[in-house]
Amino acid sequence: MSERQKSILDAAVRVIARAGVRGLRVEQLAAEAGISTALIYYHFGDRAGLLRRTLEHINEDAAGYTQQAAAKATDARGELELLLLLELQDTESVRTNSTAWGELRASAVFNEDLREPLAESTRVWVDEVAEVIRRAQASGSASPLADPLDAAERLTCLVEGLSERWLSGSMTIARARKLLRGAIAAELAER
Amino acid sequence: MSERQKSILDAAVRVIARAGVRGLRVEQLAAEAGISTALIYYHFGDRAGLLRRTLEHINEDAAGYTQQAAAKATDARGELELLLLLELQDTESVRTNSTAWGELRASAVFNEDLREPLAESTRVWVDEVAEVIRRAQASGSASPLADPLDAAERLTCLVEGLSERWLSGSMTIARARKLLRGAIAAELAER
DNA sequence: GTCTATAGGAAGATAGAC
DNA sequence: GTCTATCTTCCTATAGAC
Repeated sequence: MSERQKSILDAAVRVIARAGVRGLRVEQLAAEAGISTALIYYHFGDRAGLLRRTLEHINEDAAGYTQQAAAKATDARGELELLLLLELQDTESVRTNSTAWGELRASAVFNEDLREPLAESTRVWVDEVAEVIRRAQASGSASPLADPLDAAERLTCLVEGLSERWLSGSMTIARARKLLRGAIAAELAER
Repeated sequence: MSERQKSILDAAVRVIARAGVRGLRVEQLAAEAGISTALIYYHFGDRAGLLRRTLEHINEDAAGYTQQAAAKATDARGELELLLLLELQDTESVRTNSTAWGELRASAVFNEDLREPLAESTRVWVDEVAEVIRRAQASGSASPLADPLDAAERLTCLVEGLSERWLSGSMTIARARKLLRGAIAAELAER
């Protein structure tokens, strides 16, 4: 992939975060990237092709940033909190990525093409979280009775739900973070 | 509201469930409702007004159907399960409503106009669930230590997250239901 | 209240020069 | 590879008759 293509995809993520997949206009993207619309068609064929490639691009970004969380944590349980709370921060980059991710998921409901790559990225994320939960169990900071995969799937789903409520203005970011911390405690507690 | 308006709004929910908010074409809606596009503008002013009214319409439907759940349950805890699992069923009407609800939430991220009514409907739903949790606590079928509002907000968020994964093809409905049952148990358990 | 017909404009996509 | 210019299609919205 050329540098030009990368810069177009970066611009596409910004435009999607600002206006949604629904609001992405090829002309607007061209302006954001500082090029002509014709060049976008030259590189990506049509609007659908552009979207597909943009979504792959978002996934690659996301994979990069979960690894940063792992590096900062001191124990497995702390790593779990960091990993999940990472998605609920009011910074430009998190907002941009979460918005784009939410748009991707919402679009997949109506667009067959997006479903498989989305399911795959979801699976990767869930597995990562499950693995951290297993480590927390092994180190004694989490109940060994919980099923790691079930817990991981519930927690990541909850993160998506909280994120959507936050981005759609139904909940503050502080409240979303508080609720998520509570859920992590509940999932890992003895019962 | 006239019968005609109701029938247009019903048709709008169906079209949104099939094609999304972005995919809703006034002409397509007119065909679905068996009328002309002009009549839609006559009744709702413009496309945005139509969307706003459709959102309200979906909320009214949803309110109606939570009351059915209340009627069937034998105790507060059972009522909670019915109330939440109601949203995760593979029937046409649930699918239609959930899809439309997800679309409206996703659209609200970019559309100021939809935010306030959406937040209000969310609040109503969360309060209802919180109230059922309080009753479950009072009857001894749920731990009195859990904060009902926190639990209600987490559970309803989880329902939205699970529903989106299901509708976007990242999870089966059976798995979504299983995970939700587990979450209810976790939220209500002593810890 | 409801229709037919259409204005008017936005957005996707392409032709052809450089 | 990249641009300018433009074609075409599609869609919202309205005018005006009934």
